[in-house]
Amino acid sequence: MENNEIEKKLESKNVKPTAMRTLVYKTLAESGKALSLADLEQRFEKVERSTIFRALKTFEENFIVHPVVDGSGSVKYAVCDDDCTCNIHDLHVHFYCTRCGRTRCMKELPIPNIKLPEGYTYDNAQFIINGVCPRCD
Amino acid sequence: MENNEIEKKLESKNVKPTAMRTLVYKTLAESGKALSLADLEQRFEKVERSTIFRALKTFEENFIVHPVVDGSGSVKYAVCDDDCTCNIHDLHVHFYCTRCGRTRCMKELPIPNIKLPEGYTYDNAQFIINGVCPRCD
DNA sequence: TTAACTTTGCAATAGTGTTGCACTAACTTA
DNA sequence: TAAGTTAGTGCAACACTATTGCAAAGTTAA
Ligand SMILES: [Mn+2]
Ligand SMILES: [Mn+2]
Ligand SMILES: [Zn+2]
Ligand SMILES: [Zn+2]
Repeated sequence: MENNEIEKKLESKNVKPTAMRTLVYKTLAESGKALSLADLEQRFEKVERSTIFRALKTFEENFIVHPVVDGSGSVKYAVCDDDCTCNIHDLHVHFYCTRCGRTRCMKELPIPNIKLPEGYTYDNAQFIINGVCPRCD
Repeated sequence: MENNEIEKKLESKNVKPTAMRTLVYKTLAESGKALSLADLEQRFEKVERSTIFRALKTFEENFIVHPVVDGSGSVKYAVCDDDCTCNIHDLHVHFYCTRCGRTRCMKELPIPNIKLPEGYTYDNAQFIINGVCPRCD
């Protein structure tokens, strides 16, 4: 993914595309999976953890990435689709491979509709499937 | 729940019912919701964190409790049904209230069946719904 | 060029989860 | 029962994740 493409993308979400942010976004997008703060940190030794952390938070607030809580012990982040607003209709299943630890967006699998008991309302959900991915099989 | 009931229960799962374990189990069962290590720790000042931790691990290994990763930052634990073996058929949805932080088993809502793409196999899942509970509404 | 604002780096801190080790309680068996 | 063995507990230390205050550096606008 081209840098100026990324810059346009970030700007379209009202986030100023600094060098660090562009780098973080690019890494996430190209990895094709969800990455944790630690994952990102070790992909570029140079950059400060807190800088990456704040980039991720900014992205999250602006629907540029979404967090995935896969039970691995650290929250991971994956890039959102262009039109995502991280509401209940944009949510999808995530797959966590217990062998390799990779976490993947299953965008083809939207989170099924759930009818909750009276009195409950919801606006978000996480559906994580744990198993073995084709790579590790 | 009576202590000797709990003791029988633990024994039936091949766990020796020590005083600490009985206390931890009782607390979980009576709370009616999922509790974290920290939650338990503060309910009885006296008992060591590591003791509770190890009780929970023992319970988990023996299908006495199941972990719930609700995104709150700490793993919570809830008591299993008698016949639970924590396999895919015993799994159910959990509800996390973003107001009060309570996490509840929705045993009436089994995790829906998901058809994964070719090559993926799974044996576990977590389905967490985030919203507002009747109490907080 | 100065002033105002934003981003980054660094260091410190809180919180969760986990383990080694020594002590004690419980159980086993001669 | 007494000695030997195993299991459980408490304490302290530690690893790792997440988060923040603050000062330095960079950016923008007047
Ligand atoms: Mn995703
Ligand atoms: Mn449950
Ligand atoms: Zn894998
Ligand atoms: Zn609530």
